[in-house]
Amino acid sequence: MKHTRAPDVVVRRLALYLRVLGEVAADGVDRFISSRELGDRAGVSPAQVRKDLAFFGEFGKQGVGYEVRVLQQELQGILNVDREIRVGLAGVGELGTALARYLYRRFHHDGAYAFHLVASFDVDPDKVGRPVEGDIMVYHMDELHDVVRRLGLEIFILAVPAGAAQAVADACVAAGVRAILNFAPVKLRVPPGVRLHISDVSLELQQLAYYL
Amino acid sequence: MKHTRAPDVVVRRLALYLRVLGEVAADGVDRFISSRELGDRAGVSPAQVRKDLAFFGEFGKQGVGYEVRVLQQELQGILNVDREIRVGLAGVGELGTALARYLYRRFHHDGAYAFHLVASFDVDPDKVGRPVEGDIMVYHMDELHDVVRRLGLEIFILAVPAGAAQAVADACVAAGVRAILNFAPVKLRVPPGVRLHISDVSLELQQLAYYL
DNA sequence: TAGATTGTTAATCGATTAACAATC
DNA sequence: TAGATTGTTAATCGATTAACAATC
Repeated sequence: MKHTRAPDVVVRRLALYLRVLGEVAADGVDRFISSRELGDRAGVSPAQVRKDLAFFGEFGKQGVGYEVRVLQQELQGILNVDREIRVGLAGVGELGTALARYLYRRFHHDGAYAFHLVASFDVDPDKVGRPVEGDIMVYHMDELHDVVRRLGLEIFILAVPAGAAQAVADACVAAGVRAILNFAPVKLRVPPGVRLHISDVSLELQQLAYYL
Repeated sequence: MKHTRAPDVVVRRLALYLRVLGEVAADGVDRFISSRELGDRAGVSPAQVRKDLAFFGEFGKQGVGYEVRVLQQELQGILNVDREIRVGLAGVGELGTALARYLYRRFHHDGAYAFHLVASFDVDPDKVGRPVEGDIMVYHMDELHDVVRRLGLEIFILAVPAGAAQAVADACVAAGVRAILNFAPVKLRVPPGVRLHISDVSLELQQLAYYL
């Protein structure tokens, strides 16, 4: 399907393009979009758009552009988001709860597609056994391995305290999780083959401070 | 002070180095760290570490490495985080509240240095006028311009609904804010000179899905 | 001194931009 | 057809890695 693995920057922009296409498609009317317009809306050059897409195939018509719906579906296929992806959440603190509610509201009505948060985990006995939101049950962290296997969780979101993050990540990896989004302010180590993204407010603020 | 503006990737890694140095310094004992150890801990090559630092000056001793405390202070100076930086938060929903509490707990006891969340903003009359956490008051969004000026807010965190984000960003920019961290799932437009970072869970999940 | 590690230059690698023939 | 825009190649730009003299 993919010949070579695409560079990370390309994958990031693909997700951006997909968002733009969603906005354009929401305007109604099937229509075409040029690499110029797509680029303008996504904040990249037209050449960059064409180059990125060319990495995966030919999706446009010369002189016309790209059919919005078609390109949308192609990109969804490439990014693997044309199916249900089951997501787990570790850490049902304030941030974890906020994330759970956000994800639930954003994706749960999208039917069989995209991201479904289906389980969350914590060590607090007061939280375990009751739903964090909707039908998203909170399991004890000890059950992580079993639940990952039983429910087929593929991506994990980590919203646990910094001190616990590495242990939880290790447990996820041991259970077969291959992608982790880490909100804890620590550098985690994962084996090759496991994809780790970070979302770290303090790190972002420090970077921003440089430009003041 | 800075000759040329450093590339974004370098700035990102600088923040990473700073975190590592903090961890090492917390171990106690003043000591030296080599580009190899710093690199290992930060997940980059030793050559990269030296190249990044060389961008700003000479901070090491041949045959020995870098004095942890010294390098820490140098990097804090370079990143501008050796002073109080006043942060505003727009949007006191679930995510906003979680972020406010996190920032308050993480930084408020750090005295005069680093990031201080000093004001938050919302349009909900039930939220306006009462603190979101500690002494962080919630102001009405209409007061944003005045409060930014009065309290000297430099960085803004946006945790408002997608539909409101661009208007709030515009208001921040008009008030003189020069750095924004956006949590809303929309592409924002800001004028040159204003630095915009995004933290977007859906976008991250879509990228992660590619690697499944 | 001997060993280690920096700062820096040169070589490599990869990503972005420019340009244009192909073609809808 | 004439105009527009793609897909792709070549040129440019920038970032990473390798290597090593300088030196603590």
